[in-house]
Amino acid sequence: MSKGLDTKETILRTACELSSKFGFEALSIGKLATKVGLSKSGLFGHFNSKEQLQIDVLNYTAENFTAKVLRPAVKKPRGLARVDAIIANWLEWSKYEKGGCPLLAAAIEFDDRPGEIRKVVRALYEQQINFYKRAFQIAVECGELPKDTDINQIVYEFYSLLVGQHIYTRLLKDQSVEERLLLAYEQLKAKFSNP
Amino acid sequence: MSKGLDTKETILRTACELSSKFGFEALSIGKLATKVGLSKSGLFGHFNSKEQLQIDVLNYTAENFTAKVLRPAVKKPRGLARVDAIIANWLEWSKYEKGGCPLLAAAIEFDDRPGEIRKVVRALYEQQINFYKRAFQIAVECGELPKDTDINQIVYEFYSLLVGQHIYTRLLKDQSVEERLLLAYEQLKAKFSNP
DNA sequence: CCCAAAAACGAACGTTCGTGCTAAAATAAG
DNA sequence: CTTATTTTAGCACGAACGTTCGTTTTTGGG
Repeated sequence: MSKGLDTKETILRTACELSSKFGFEALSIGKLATKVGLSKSGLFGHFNSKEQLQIDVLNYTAENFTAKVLRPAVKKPRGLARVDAIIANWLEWSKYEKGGCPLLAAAIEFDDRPGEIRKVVRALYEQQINFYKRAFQIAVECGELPKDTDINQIVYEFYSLLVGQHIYTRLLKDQSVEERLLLAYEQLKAKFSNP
Repeated sequence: MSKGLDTKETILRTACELSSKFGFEALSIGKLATKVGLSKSGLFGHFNSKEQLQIDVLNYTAENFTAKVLRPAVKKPRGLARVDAIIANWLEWSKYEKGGCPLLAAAIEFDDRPGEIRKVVRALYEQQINFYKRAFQIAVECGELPKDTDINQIVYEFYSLLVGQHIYTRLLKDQSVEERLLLAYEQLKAKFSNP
């Protein structure tokens, strides 16, 4: 019973590395099996379908993201300090991740293809956005943001800065955008504090 | 001579539709040939390699984007009016495009894979960013933005808003983000006008 | 230690992939 | 109308794909 879960863990970890590096779509059972050191059929037995493997990889990715970026922020005191922590964790995560974010890749690849995968990606994304919404809502409740703050607006702008930084860094190899994100985030807070 | 270019045009147009809908990676010669009404080898003869087809598709996509979003903006008077036009054209383009942006998909999929495709994607992206930089620079020269405006900063924030809106709309089917983009853009201009 | 259950294997399945040929058809030029 | 040149089709290839199968190895509880 335990051996199976261990190898499944190894498979998913490796799958995340591979799909980070070569894209979510490029993940194939054969390549993955070789990398893990299993036979194709041996690996296949853990999922019984390619789609299930993909879904598991997405959930594993999201769990990893939550554990490294979102959850640690909750340990900070209520208010904007938590959002600050999200930014800091995001930059740390974005830095030491080898490849791009598989969740973002899947989001863009599957955004128009109906199916189970799209539903999973969408749910995970809404979960992430909702986390940001709650974080800003708490800041409002703490009195660090005005009571009439447009949460949807600030979260849209907040998330845009994050994903923008991600693309800039990944594709254009522009490292200075980290400071630009921090500057823009400070000004974002200021803008919503004094509307 | 002319027949060949005509069918090549048809092939590329169809390829853009397909890769918009099913992802840039999912574009295969077989599927494309069936859709166009050619044989695999007949279509293949136009490109002589999959990579060349992909490159041609990317350039065709970028050309289409430039023609619909960027170039029309140049017809507007110099200054922020042009940036306003870019936003308007972007929203129009983003609305009536069936699928997501193949260039963005390719950017995220290939951001860590060396090769010719990555170089093309990167070049096209830098071209796009540079267009935005020039547009804002002109606004500075017109006196509509302060002389010491940090062009890189404003372009980063500007582009982030665009790509954020794209993802919100595509994946979360959140149409209201169009107004959020417009609001954020107005405030972006105000912020950089009165620093 | 034994034995049932779990896990991994190796081989093969039918498809599809990208890529070569050669031959036929369609087109353009003289 | 003929001829030279594109353009397309047909066929085949080796490889990789996801999947199924039956068999073998490994594992963990009694």
